[in-house]
Amino acid sequence: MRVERTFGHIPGYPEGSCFGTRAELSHSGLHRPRIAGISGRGHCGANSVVLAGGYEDTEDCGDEILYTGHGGRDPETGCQVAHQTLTRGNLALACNKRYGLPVRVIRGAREPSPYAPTAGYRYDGLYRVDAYWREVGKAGFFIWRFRLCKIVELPHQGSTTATLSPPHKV
DNA sequence: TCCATGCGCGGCC
DNA sequence: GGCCGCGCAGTGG
Repeated sequence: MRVERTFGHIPGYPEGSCFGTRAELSHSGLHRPRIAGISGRGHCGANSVVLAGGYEDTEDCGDEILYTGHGGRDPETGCQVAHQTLTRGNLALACNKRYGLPVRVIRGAREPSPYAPTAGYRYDGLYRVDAYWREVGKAGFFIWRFRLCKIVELPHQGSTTATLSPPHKV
């Protein structure tokens, strides 16, 4: 299947759109992977990410998110048992920063955050990867951390200072 | 090929 | 009835 690298909003699914399960979320096109939290591959950039409480080091401050990269977890316990590497989805997010690509953010009810929905999953708009770095996580292993900042889109107050260009087709 | 931030069912409180 | 924990399925990057 030919997969277009669609960054930015998905027509028909505005910010605030809610979904019951990952399958529905996948069908919408907002976030195709049915399990993985990062949608994207290495050098192509990441289309979207999901916050669902999977990684303890993630911090959600609403318009700013410290998102944890994937990898290094024990598949059974979900605990960090190894260092994360800058590959796969982590590398994709790094490319978002490098090329200024927006990433869709979806919050799930499992995320321990006041900004998380009470049930299911909710599309919370576009963020940009402001920075990323490696640090030691709570479990004592290196993790990759990405600072996501919400892209504020002015409704239609003329073409005033839109600090971040709304992502059209790339 | 391998990896990934689910989901449902059953048991216990 | 609701919460929690275990076990398994299965698609896309």
